[in-house]
Amino acid sequence: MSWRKEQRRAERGYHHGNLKEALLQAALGLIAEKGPGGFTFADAARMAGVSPAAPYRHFRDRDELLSSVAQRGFEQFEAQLTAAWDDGRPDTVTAFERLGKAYLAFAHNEPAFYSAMFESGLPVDLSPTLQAASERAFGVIRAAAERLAAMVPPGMPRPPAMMMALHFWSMSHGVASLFARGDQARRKLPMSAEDLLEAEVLIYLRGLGFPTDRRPPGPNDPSAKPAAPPPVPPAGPWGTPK
Amino acid sequence: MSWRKEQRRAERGYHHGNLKEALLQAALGLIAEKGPGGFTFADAARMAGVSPAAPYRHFRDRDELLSSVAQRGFEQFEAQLTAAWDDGRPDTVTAFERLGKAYLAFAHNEPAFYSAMFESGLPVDLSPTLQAASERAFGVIRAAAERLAAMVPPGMPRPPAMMMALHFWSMSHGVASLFARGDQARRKLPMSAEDLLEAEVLIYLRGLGFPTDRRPPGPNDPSAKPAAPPPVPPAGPWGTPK
DNA sequence: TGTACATCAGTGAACGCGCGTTCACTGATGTAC
DNA sequence: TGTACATCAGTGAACGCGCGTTCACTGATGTAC
Repeated sequence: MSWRKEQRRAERGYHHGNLKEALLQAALGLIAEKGPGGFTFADAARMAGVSPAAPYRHFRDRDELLSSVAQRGFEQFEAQLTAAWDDGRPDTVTAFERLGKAYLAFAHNEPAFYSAMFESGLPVDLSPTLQAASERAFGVIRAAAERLAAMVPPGMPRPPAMMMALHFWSMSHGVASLFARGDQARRKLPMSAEDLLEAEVLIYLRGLGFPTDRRPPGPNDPSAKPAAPPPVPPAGPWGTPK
Repeated sequence: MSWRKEQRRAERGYHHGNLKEALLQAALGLIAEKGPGGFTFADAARMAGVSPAAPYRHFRDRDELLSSVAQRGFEQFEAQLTAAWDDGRPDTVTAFERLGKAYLAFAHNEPAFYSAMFESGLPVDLSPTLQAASERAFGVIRAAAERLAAMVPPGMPRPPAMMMALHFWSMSHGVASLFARGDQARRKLPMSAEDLLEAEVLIYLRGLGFPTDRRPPGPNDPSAKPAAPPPVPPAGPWGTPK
């Protein structure tokens, strides 16, 4: 018991050097094990090989640690969404689909981050930096929707990009939370979560007038002449476009 | 302090009479206050005005109580969805929209149930009765999708009803979890969650070939001749219909 | 280059607390005859 | 209708435990001169 601690101490010296980081990692591991409600400050300290009083040098309390985990989660989430979006290459719809897959992949590969971010009960506006991180992640989706909105075939009603972004977010979030999460609470599905979401998004896009039986052609969206004529008159359920 | 307990005891006698029920209610209240991770067995006993050992007569442990709450949640959820669906009256699309609103209303009005059901980390297949309750609730959505699938305009690809049900579920769940929940974790929105979901569902339905600029006419779906011709060729992203 | 000192980051012992769980118990209720 | 008894549902005291938090402390590091 104690010799183990002594040894660890001997290895690293009196000062840990990187305790804040180590505590974040420890918390992440504990959340993965027991859920966001089930990890304790003391536990995190123990996992980092440090006395129970040490964390107080870096975090006011358990909540601040939890919210730091969530914040880092949003940062990584944003990075992965940005990479997946890849500025809309090779074409907007393809990149959009990739964005959805990235959402699911995050929920699957990082269940601890995911639950800290979305299911820990933390109010998003707890801290301004947390909120900002969350908004930057959403910003990636928002920007993608912006591009997509600009491509809505002429003659079709053009819903606000913000609304399209929210629609996409809720679809991805719904599928991820119910069927793609990387923990016990995942529900069984007669198909892959990726396929489910892809079909959902494609039907939705078709509802906006995009031809989606196959992807729009070649590189970078030649402002896509739609293959089929607009199916419905231009007054959408969201009211008249401004 | 103690006189209070004495008094309560005097009122109800030695036997509580309805302790199991009282504990469920207490747990529900505590979950609403502190989240599913934050309620304790002892706390529930205290709120029910009973000694800390009493709950063991009715629940093996904390988890069994939590899962009972979730189960009851699914039962009430099912009842409310069933009522909202109202067997597809006055027409399928209208009833479908009402179903979505009921989903959001439940998340908003019953945040404690909602988080016990979806965010407590309980595996759905923890107990067979829990799983069955969850499946009965989903069954309402499934049946509605079944009806909707039968109405897909001729000439349009007909996705499996199961998939449509899952799509609807994930949309509703996404919007509910992010924007309609009745607790602190709800995100702010530039519009109502109801409107957001309604628009989302309508665009989706249009993607399936439904005319949705206004509702299909008349009582009980006269097998709706669509106003507009099928917008896209009949091969959906879900493969060929069987 | 050396020294004194301030600051930083961690220690470890201690505390009060509430939790989950157990135990022998007891009051109330139901039932057989 | 009364009585004896079994069963049920709750008591309350006790336990060991781990948590969050505090405190005076100390070893390591950085810096002014």
